[in-house]
Amino acid sequence: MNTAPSQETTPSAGHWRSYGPLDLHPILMHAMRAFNEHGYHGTSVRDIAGRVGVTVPALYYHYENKQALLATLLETSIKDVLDRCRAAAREAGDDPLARFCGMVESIVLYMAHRRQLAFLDTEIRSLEPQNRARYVALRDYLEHMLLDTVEEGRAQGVFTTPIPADAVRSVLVMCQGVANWFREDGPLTAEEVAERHVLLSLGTVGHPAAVAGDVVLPFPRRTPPGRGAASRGSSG
Amino acid sequence: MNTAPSQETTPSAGHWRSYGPLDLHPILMHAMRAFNEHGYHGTSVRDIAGRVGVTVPALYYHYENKQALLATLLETSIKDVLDRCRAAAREAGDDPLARFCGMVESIVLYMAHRRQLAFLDTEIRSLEPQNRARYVALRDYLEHMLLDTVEEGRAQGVFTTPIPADAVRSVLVMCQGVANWFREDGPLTAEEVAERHVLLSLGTVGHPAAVAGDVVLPFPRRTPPGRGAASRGSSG
DNA sequence: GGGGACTTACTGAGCGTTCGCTCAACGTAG
DNA sequence: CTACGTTGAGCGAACGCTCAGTAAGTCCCC
Repeated sequence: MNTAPSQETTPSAGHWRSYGPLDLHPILMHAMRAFNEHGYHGTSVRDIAGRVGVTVPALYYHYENKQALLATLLETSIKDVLDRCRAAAREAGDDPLARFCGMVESIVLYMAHRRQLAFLDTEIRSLEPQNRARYVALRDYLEHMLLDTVEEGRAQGVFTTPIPADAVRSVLVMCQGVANWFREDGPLTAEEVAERHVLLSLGTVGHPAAVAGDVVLPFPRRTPPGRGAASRGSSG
Repeated sequence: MNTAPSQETTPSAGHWRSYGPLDLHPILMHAMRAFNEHGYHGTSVRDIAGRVGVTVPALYYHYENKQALLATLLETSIKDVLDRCRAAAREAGDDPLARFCGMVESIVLYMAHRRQLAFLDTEIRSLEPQNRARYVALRDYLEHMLLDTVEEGRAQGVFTTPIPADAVRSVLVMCQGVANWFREDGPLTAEEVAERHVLLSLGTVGHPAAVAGDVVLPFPRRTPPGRGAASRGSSG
């Protein structure tokens, strides 16, 4: 019944760091904004239609119902972050430290660059059971990917946390948290936030160099490490 | 118009670790549960009234409107966690490490023991501006308390993180996250979760002993540190 | 290349239901 | 007799969703 929703251009080999403008079907775009402002139940179908500039039935022509809008948005989002995280892990190769850093960086970059999509994570409660199950399965898969990496690093002695599962959950929670407070016009760029969260995450999983204060990120940086906001530009 | 909402028994000197059964006005109790299940906008006044076992006007006799229910719940919650955190900090004295550990422990204990109240934090968006402003101010105050402690610890060389503000935000996010996944009948007690999060938080702020793997918590523990679930009992 | 068949994208009107909230009236305890 | 706590009935508005209908485009057959 529905036309296929326009998909995020999937990041192929090595492009998990690059973000263009968000390309969503106008209906999804405005639904996302409305859900962000008022939540799923706080948003009326009429409101979304009004934002798009069409009538209510036009929405129902493209999407089965209000629930399908949320489900499509959330699934698009989790699949994108999962693809990017997998790409980052692949690029990092076998070294658990590099892989951990790459995965955390990719997740935080997503949370910052796709804040409005990532923020919808708070609306899983409003998903009908089967939609929620599919979403949660994908999120669990991401968690397992990261946990495998941390446990491998622990076996190699590069991470010292005695509670890797708790550490990974905490790391993911604090990455997801970025979507709650990050602002494009804030003092830090997405890339700076990602770099900082790599450092914080390393501390959480117990990587000695992170605590010694002289960690060297084992992957190329986009910008020099100067922590100020001097390098900010509205064009980038 | 309203009767005073029944307040949580405030934890006076040294009792910030003790939690009795949650004592709330029945209307608030059922509103809390409904908001947890369906969110603020997803919950109808009729649903709350039905759970309480009264009619709709009876609700409006006790509380001005639906918004007042949420605002009261959230304010009760943040004030309780703030009181307990302050008590923990006071009890810990001047040592930044002990104070940090106590504050994190108190916050996590709250998130676990008062999960349903703490979970409502996701509903701040549904607060009217002035209610939200009051809530956010209290939350910011908590963050500043923790940040002051971390910065003092940094000055003394006990915490090594170069980004204390980011570290504190991350710590609070991961503490708050406990309310999202903790279950009373899960594998860990609230006390065990708190202990683990103290350890994780120490890593996040860069406390060397936490990463070396031989941290000693500078405050008395309730239970032996055995990490298994052997000591669990459904009675408490 | 003209014309019927079909598809796409959309509209105005309105269905039945539920929403937050209110009012006048009532029993009961002190 | 009064104040408290509650009730049945119901207000106007908004809710998600659906219907029949239509303009415009695409397709293929002859």
